[in-house]
Amino acid sequence: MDRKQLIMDAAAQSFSQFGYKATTMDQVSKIARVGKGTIYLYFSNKEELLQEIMNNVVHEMHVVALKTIEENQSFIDYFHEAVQGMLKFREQHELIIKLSQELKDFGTPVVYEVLQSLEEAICFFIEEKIAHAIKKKEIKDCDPKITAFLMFKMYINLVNDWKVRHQPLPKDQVAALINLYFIEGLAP
Amino acid sequence: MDRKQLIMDAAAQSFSQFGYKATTMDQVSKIARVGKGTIYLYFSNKEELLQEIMNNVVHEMHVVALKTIEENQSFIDYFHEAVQGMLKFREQHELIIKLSQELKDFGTPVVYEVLQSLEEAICFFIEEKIAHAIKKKEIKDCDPKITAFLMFKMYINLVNDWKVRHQPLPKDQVAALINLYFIEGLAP
DNA sequence: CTGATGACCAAAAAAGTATTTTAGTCAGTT
DNA sequence: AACTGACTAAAATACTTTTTTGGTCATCAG
Repeated sequence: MDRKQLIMDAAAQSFSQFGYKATTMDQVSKIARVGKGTIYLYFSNKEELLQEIMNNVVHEMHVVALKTIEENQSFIDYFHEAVQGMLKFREQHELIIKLSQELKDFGTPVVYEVLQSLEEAICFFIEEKIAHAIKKKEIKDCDPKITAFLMFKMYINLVNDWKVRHQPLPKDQVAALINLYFIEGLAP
Repeated sequence: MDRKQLIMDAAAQSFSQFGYKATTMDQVSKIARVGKGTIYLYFSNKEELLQEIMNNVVHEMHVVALKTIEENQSFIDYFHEAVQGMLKFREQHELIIKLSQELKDFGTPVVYEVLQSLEEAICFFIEEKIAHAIKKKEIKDCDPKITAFLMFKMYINLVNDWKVRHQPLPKDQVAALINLYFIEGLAP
């Protein structure tokens, strides 16, 4: 049995349920049925434990996104599907929801860093796809980094920020809106 | 001398310099050279004092934006100029910067409410202009409320959020980007 | 009489202190 | 050699005391 993975699973479960700062190393060791010292054989500290879990999350997202690519030739179709996939993934991942909540409530610096680098990883992935789409002339020439950043942010705006003051938007409408504003543009 | 305005000016100065919660009513009365009780002849409490100041801010923004409209016929030109104006205005207004900082640092509920309603006021104004542009067929048919919301958010994303991890974007580039993504679209 | 005031007060915030919890270590066990 | 959990310093939390502050109102100046 891979003890490192065992510990990561236990920690991920506790982080998801209670958040980062409310999870103690004792609790993780209890859940993993492992001595507390054992954790420190694989992770140098609590922060690194969370970071490695998040690396896994990024990796899984990458896999989901890549699978979507294979099924769609054009960038626009792909983009549509990929973000739907990411939204679904995000919903499933209680961990990310919990961490976002904790960042808002307590501003835990470690959580800030970790979510920031998740965002960066997602943006970087989108960036590559955009650069590719530009080369293939599927979309206009534009700065891939800024474009990726704005696409990501627009999703967050529609999915998270809009519902602060309005009815949440259904997923397919979100995708339709992104397409309208980003791809087609408002020029008549 | 208008005592109400005197108090509002004093309060605005202190809020800008120290933020909402670090400003005491004693301090406001000192700056306004007025007895503390006098403040309560015009404002029922500290929160209302801030709210009325913010109402002024919204009103001034409105004036700036309306002046821009007169000078530009088409929505697209207008939009360009109007947001440039708003960015400039926002920069000048130390108050808004300070309040945003305070919201991030302490999450003061009053400040949250006040900034939220500033955002709403701006969005509502943009919404009217968009509805008008749609009627005139200057832009495609779209939901004016969502469109206004996204335009506003995109500006915030470009001006505030981008610089968290990258070089700040110059104002004219921000305007050019909004135009590229929002009006023209990425479709080739 | 009226608009203005600042001493006053309850309530909240801050500072200070005691107590508990916890991240990380390491001597000892298996 | 891999693992453990009692141990500790440091941090978080709970509790107490002190200070500050939003808001009131009896009094005052004009």
